[in-house]
Amino acid sequence: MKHIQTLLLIEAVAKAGSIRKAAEDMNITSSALNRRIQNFEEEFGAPIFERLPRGVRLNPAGELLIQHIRGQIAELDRVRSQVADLSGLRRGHVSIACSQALQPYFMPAEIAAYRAEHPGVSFSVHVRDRDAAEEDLRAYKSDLALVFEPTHLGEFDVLLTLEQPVYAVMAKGHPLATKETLRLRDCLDFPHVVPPKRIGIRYLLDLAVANMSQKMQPVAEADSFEFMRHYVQQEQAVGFQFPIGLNLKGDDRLVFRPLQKRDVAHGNLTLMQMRGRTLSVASARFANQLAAALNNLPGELVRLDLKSN
Amino acid sequence: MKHIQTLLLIEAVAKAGSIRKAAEDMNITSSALNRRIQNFEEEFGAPIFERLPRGVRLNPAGELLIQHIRGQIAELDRVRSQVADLSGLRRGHVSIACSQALQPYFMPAEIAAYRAEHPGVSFSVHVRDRDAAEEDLRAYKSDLALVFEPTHLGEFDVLLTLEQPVYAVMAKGHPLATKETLRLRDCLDFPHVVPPKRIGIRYLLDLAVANMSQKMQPVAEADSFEFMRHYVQQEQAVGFQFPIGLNLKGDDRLVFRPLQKRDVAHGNLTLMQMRGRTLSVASARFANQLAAALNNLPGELVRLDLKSN
DNA sequence: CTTTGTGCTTCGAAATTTGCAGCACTCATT
DNA sequence: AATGAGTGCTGCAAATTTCGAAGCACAAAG
Repeated sequence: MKHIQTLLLIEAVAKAGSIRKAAEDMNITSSALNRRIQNFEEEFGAPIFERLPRGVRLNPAGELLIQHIRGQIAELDRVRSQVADLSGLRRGHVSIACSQALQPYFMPAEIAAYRAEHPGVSFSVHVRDRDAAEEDLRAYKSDLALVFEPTHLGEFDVLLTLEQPVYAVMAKGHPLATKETLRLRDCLDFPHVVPPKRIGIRYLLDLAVANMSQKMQPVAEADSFEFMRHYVQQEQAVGFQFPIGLNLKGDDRLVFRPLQKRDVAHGNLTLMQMRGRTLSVASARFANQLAAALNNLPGELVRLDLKSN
Repeated sequence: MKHIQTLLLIEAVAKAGSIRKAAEDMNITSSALNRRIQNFEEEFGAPIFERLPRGVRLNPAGELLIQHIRGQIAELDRVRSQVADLSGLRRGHVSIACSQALQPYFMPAEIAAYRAEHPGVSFSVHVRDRDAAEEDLRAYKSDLALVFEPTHLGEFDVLLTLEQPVYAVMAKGHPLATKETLRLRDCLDFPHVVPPKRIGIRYLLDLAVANMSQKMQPVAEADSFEFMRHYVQQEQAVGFQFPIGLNLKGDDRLVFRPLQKRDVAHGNLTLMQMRGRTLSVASARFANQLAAALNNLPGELVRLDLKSN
């Protein structure tokens, strides 16, 4: 789009931190870019960047503006999506940020199901921890976010919340595998591997341990659940994961046992969008499908909390 | 603003209904305008106008787009207002649509009070009946609307609602002036003058009369309250108005008596804005001032119903 | 003190936009 | 049927805007 070019350039400069770098990124000369910015500031009525010896940086007015720009670009996409939809094309693109646990089973199945009905719709999936996912929403980089234990709930529109208990993950034949449900202290008696602090499940574990005399002493801290899955088969270790990220019945090497709620609080899986934003047709429908799918998960594992839209 | 010029042109064409007319309005040639539109449709990916033998008209996609355009323009104004505000200038513009009753006393006083503190802020006041006021909000022609008995409440954000009884207006020495409060049937026994159906107060009167054996037989129907004020001094006629549009104590030619609520329902004076829209700094503050002022009107005449933001 | 990197300016060239005139068409009027 | 006024659209040359290459002044780093 032509009439938005200047806005895109401004965003590029803001990201690059320097007019010359941004000019290179956008394949134009620095002089042209420089003047476009100056002209824009003239028309806008106020400077957008503060000039530093080492480059430029957005000033407060610019921060306001860049937020507006991102919103407008996303909004234009939405309008085009609506137009495509009413011309019967059912095209579109959905960008979603989600927790790691959704990656192996849930998201692939949902996306495939959606694309079976709407082959013209494409997807971007970004695995993000809970803070990064919210940042993506704010910057209009993702349309939706589906994460455990979001940190700033109030700043977003919540489409659905769902509780999931924390499960212990261990190799078949592990001594703890004999019990139906486990206490956290039993797990901590064995070598355990946990994710880093920015991950939702670690947050819940930290909260739980804070009230115990026993302390957490992980033998490994890894942000990859794949690592954890394989590590617990090496020594008699215990890992942790939400059931939505596990193949509860079908795994022939691992066993999974829920931790009691009085020990470790359940995780809140939350589907969110930018506050007040109207999503594209494709995104809105996919969000509805996600909500329905989460709502129909096997009963004992989940409990529905809130639903809107 | 340069990067929005094409959008403004599109809006002009939509309003004019013809490219040539719009070109004249915008002081360019029709060929230039024609090609800008064609280029835009090319970039946008779909036609915006349907070509008729007599001109052009927005197609459904265009309707969607024009709504986006108006929103974008209003949004940009808001950002500029915010920027002006944080640079300490306290500039801005407030556009408000309101019922006739607000015109003589309330709005002038409120605007003057606001401008006393913020001389950099200018105002547009549009007197509109309740439907036209809502249309203004939808088309982003007004930031705020303050009207009696809005028709499609659900489509807007309601900032405040206030009840006002209907008053009978008559000349000093009128036979009915002896009573403190009046019944509607007493008024209808005299010649009466009422506003046309699109005005809120007429709507309330029609509702009231529907349940009575007595019928309304206006000697005059006029959309000007000024006319009504003067006419009731000519013969022993009765008019109707809300107290906010009357100088209750200070009028030396007219007297005003409230109608009982069981006869005529109270009018709902409602302050609204476009749903989900973030107003400019000036508009938001003025809205707050209006809400406070309405809240502090003399007690017996009004009753507060709802307040938010 | 040199080097590197920055924003900004100048000026001729390139690209885009504009205006004029005219075409093909439809509709209302004669 | 003829006419005229209205429409959207299109070549083409002129006007306007934008761009790119080079260079300047300045500040921080080496």
